[in-house]
Amino acid sequence: MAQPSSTPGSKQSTPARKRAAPAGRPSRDPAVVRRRLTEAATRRFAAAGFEGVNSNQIAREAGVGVGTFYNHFRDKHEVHQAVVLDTLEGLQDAVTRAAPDAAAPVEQQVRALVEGVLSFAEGHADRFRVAFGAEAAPHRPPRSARATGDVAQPSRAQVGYSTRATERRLAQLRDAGVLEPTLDPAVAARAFVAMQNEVVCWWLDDPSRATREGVIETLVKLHPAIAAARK
Amino acid sequence: MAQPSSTPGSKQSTPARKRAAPAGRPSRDPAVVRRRLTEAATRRFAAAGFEGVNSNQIAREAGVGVGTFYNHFRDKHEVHQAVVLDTLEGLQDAVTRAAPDAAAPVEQQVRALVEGVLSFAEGHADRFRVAFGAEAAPHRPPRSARATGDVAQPSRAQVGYSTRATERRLAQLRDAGVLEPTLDPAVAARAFVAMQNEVVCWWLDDPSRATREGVIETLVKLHPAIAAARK
Amino acid sequence: MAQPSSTPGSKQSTPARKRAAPAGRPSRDPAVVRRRLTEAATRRFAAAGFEGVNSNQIAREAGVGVGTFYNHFRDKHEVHQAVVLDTLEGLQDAVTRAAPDAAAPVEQQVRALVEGVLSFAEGHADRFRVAFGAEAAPHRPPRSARATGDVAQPSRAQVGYSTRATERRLAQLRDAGVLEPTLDPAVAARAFVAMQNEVVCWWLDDPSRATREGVIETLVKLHPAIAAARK
Amino acid sequence: MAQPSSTPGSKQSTPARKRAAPAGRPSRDPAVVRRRLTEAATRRFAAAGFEGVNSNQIAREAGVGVGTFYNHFRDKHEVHQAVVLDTLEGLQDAVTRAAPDAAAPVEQQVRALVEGVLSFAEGHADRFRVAFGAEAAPHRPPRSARATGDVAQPSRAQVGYSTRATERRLAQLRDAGVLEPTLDPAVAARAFVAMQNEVVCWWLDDPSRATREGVIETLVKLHPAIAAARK
DNA sequence: AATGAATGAGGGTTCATTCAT
DNA sequence: TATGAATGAACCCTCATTCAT
Repeated sequence: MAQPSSTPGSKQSTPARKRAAPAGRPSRDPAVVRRRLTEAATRRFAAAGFEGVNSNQIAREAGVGVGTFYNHFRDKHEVHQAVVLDTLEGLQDAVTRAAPDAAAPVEQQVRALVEGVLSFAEGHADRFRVAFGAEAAPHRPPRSARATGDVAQPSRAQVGYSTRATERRLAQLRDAGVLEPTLDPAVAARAFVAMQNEVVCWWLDDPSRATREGVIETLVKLHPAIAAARK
Repeated sequence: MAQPSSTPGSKQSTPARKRAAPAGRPSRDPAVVRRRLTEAATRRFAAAGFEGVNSNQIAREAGVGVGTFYNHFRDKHEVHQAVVLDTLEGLQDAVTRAAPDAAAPVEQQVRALVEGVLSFAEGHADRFRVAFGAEAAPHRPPRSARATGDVAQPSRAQVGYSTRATERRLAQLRDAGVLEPTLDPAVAARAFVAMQNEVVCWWLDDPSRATREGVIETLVKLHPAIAAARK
Repeated sequence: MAQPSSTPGSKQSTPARKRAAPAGRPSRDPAVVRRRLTEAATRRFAAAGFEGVNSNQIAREAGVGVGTFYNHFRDKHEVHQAVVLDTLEGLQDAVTRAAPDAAAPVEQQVRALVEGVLSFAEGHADRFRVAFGAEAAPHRPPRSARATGDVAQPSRAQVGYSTRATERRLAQLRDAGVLEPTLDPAVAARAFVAMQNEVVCWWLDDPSRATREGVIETLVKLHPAIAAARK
Repeated sequence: MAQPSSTPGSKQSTPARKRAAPAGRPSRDPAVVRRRLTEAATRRFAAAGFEGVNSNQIAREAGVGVGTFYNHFRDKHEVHQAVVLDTLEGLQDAVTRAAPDAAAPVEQQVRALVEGVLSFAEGHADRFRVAFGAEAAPHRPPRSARATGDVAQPSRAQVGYSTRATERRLAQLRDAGVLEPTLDPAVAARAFVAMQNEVVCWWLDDPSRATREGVIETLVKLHPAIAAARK
């Protein structure tokens, strides 16, 4: 939600019938306020991590009162979840859109994937950091929520999910005899997702660390489907 | 899960002249107390993450008073640092000892490295988790320390350190024409360290997820020196 | 705990070995601090009711920091419980001590009981108010505690308990044919306890409302064992 | 549990000219909205006590917006007052209607009174609980109101009011030489009202605790006019 | 050196009430 | 008049750290 541009005419086009806020701040449109909160949270979480941020800061950064924050999210965990979920979804879309013909050579598919992820990350650096950065650690939900057990799985689990697809694809390739049979798809998938997330976050933090192409080429070369291809 | 006997003549060798107190508990030897604190901290950090633990818990788990904790460490960050540093050191030792002749074929060297890391992790699961697990996130030092800027760099930087050696080795190999020239050593090193840490932590959490050999084989195959070897 | 004198040489006699606090405030003796907190809480609860008081106020009134309050009690409910329980216990003692020979005529026993309760209430007005006043309403325990269900029964239940003895005694008397058979012991017991508590609290609030004797005489006359005695 | 039909021509008779809105919900009639709010508040207060309920809940339960709540009542205390006052009034009516000829024997009058109160309570359990239950505690008016002193007396005072009549009647009887002269009418009145309220609430909470007749018989026997009648 | 009670800033969350629509 | 989003003071409680013993 933080970085605009990429997704074209999204929500900011408050339909004429909604009376664009009178140029001033308080915007009566709940969706707008919620977006402002999510964006503020994204920025703060990206900068300071879940524990390094408090609800007052988020509210202040969003330009609203604390109470308003709690009108939109049950608690701090919920915003975090929202950011992570949004990001996962956005990433999924980006990757899907970037995917070439399924019949294309494997390397081309892998490169498209990596390129897709990187592009998304460039356009949504903060969201990417929140979802996949070092701070995307499992958070202890508040005692109350913990008791009722109704908090969604923490971000790591979500990451695990995106691992699944990779794992399946690798298993197919291995079974098709294209990959080294000693490669464990589950391990390899986990490995790739971890390296990709880490490398991308690291590079975003200081893009002078490597060229964009270097990042892509290297990740492609290390992708199990390429790295462990049978010679 | 604390530090067993693998690292030989380390601290546990309480010099004979300072025999543990009669019944065993109150141990007057500062080094022993410190070790007990470090171990307690390791267990707690591994289980609950930096933010999920408080100094009283650590002290209680170590069987000493809170005050004693602060006699041995300036603050909570310091114990954490100590655990991380110890682990890095131990890991370095383990890897060094496991390394074969420098003239051995690359794959053998890589396998020895991976095997060395995995063995260390198995013997020091909690320490490994603290140093490399998801919770090993950068911690916000307390406001006071932040102001004076005199807290050591957070764990991530330490991880970066262990990346350095890998990076240099890869650069050599690439310059020697053994690796694909498009591979960026810095990126590749980062990628490998990330995948290795993540995979090992993930596997330690539930060893039924893969066989030991599967983990090793797969990491070896994905190591840049193997994966990006020129065909 | 508020009103001294009655219980003779109780806790305030800090044994010489404990080093009487250096005349100053901070008293290192936990029992003393806890007593100060309980007393402060008693005063505040008596004056403003459970919901009308906050932990900071209690701590301030006790002359300690908030943290100290929470070092001694898990939460606000716990102090309240402590006050109520202490009071019930004290009342029980007082009544027991005041009870005449079991062979004495019923009226004498009843009078001794009422007189005992009233004396206790006079000596411990605030505690009595907290335990039996209008504010002694069931309090919603904090969400966390509610989940784990480990909060003791709220004061009302405690009141119910003291009702039990009365009920048993009335049942005996009725079965012995001394009381009107249409009298329901459970109802009567409940009724008597309620009237006694209410009347005493009301009278304590403004002793000019009735003479001490008037209160006692009237309560005795209305006690089921007297009021419903068979003519 | 809200107010059913027992009290005849009261408010529910929305004048024909103001028919409830077509489908039934949004009702434009202020009196209807207010009634819905009062009823909702009654249910919530009865269930959770004054402090256990918040204005949003009342509004939601009434099916209106929070704003509407504040259009009808100055604040939360005002609805509570309204419920209590309504109840007192209704109870007064009920009792008056049930009262037999003033020349009837005292016991018959007392029984009619008790029976009247009990019947009213059965028909308006929630209102009775709100007005007389344990939760009917004095509420701390909001700071602002407290300063200006313009909030009506809390419920207890109201209860005191209904005590007045009893007190006068008892004084008459005593002066007429029918009652023991040592009985203090003020104390006795207070005692009776308290016991009656408590017993009725207790019985309503679980009617299996006693038979309806048992409750009535016992309360009658314990009424000062009977209990303290001169033999 | 060891102890553990004391401390209070800070954080998460609630809720009575307001006010623009 | 009805609405419900917005507000922020207030409250409960935690925990890193200190310090008297």
